[in-house]
Amino acid sequence: MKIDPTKNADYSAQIAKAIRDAIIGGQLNVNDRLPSEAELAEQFEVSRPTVREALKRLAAQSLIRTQRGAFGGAFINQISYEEAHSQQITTSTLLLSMNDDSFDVACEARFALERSCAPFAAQRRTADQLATMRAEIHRQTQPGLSDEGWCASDVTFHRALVESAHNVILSYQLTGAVEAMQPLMNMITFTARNREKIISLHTDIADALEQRNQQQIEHALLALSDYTKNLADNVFAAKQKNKTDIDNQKAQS
Amino acid sequence: MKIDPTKNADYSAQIAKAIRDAIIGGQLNVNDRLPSEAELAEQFEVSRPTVREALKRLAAQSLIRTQRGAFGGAFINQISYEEAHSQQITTSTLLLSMNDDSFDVACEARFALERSCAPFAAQRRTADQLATMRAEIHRQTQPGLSDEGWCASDVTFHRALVESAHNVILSYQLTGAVEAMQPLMNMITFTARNREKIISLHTDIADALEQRNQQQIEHALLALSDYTKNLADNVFAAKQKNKTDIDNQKAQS
DNA sequence: GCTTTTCTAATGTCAGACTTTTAATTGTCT
DNA sequence: AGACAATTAAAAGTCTGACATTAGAAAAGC
Repeated sequence: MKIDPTKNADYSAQIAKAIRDAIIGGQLNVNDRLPSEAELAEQFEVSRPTVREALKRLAAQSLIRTQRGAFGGAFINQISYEEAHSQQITTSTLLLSMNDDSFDVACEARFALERSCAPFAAQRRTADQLATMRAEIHRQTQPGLSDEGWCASDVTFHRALVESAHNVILSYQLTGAVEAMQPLMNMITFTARNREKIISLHTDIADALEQRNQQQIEHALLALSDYTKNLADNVFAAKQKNKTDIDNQKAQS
Repeated sequence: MKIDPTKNADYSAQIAKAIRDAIIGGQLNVNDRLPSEAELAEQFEVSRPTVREALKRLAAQSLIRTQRGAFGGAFINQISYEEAHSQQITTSTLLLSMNDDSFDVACEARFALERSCAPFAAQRRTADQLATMRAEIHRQTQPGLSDEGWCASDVTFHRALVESAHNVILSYQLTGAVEAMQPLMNMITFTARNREKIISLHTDIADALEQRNQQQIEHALLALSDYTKNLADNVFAAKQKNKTDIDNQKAQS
């Protein structure tokens, strides 16, 4: 590492890449200390601000952490699931809000991913997780519950289902789906949805989980997926009609 | 936005967070131009290098892109699936290599996720994707194929399976699983694996896909998962035995 | 032996200058 | 008038050198 062929562009990006590759490639290990900024500047033959920009890039990806003071410096960070989660949620949220994929695609993906938890959830769910889900269902029956409260409860419910698979990697991968897509879906469908219908579907899921019946869980998730898709179709159709009406009015005037 | 309560630490991180929140919150939209570095420095009452560090953090997450020259500046970037993919692969790879989760957990998650593609792959796979998978199976039968070549072929095979679900969001979510976990698994199991056995399991998957039989796809994936887990168990057992032998030798001398 | 002080190496921040890039504008020629 | 060339200005990219702040280590004091 350390060599930096003087390409055309952006030293700080090149330096960041060189260090990133060294981390991924295993030349640098967790908790290793990088040379000080001054030393790096000398090695790469650039100024300290340039090195600092490179280090900030790496810090933004949680690849390094920095510590001030004597014997401080930049250290290779052990990425925790928590950090990875929050990064994934950010990326997923932006990806969904910036790319206008059809709602159907997102919905389909979201429930397909959740379905992948079913076999393990059926085997391993604890009484605690089931209780969480029942509690959230109960909260959802409260008439005074705000839309925000409903959405939060919905997320908690699905999170409990995912967690009941007891597989940290699966939980990590599903975080994007549950925490990013679920609020988006709620935002789109909240005008049209029927809380009772959803509560009944949630109850089906909880019942199936209680009986440790994998197929029934998958079936209930599919039903929830279909209902959500349907809901969205209606919302979009209504929007379309509204738009057409306005266009017609304009044409008349 | 723009207000930055003079907390204790790290202006550049605070500024990056403020801008990031504004993007996620929708105050800033795709292709909007941020004020110039000098203006931002004035607004936040910090120096330009500090602003630059903040912007580099955002650039590292692909939230902004910068352009030099007159009428250049920093623009809100539309995150593409490609960028999101590569970020996810980096994070997943590091997460797996730094956190010593049991192989079983990773393996289970990886195949569970792939299984979630099965229903859509069965419905929507194209002749092209099937042909890709057959071609990779054929490549895998070549006796001269190196371990790296095998691994690459393996990834291509599974990628084709995922793509055949024709759901971009699912593809994105699965990228981490296939591109990060698969090589890791190959690295661990390559000493013990039996290529013929895996080829036969790959053939089962391709056959099931050809017949558009969802259950058979899921069944074949499960078999592959079980075989891989078994393989890993043997490798770890052998390692353990080896270690014990060495310890015994040491004890004798 | 324990606490307190001092030292020091590192990051964090700043100011100001210079270089390079790039698009818009202006000017000139046909 | 239109096409091409020169000029200009705005902005990022980079550098130098300085000062502020922090926190661990070593030394001093009890």
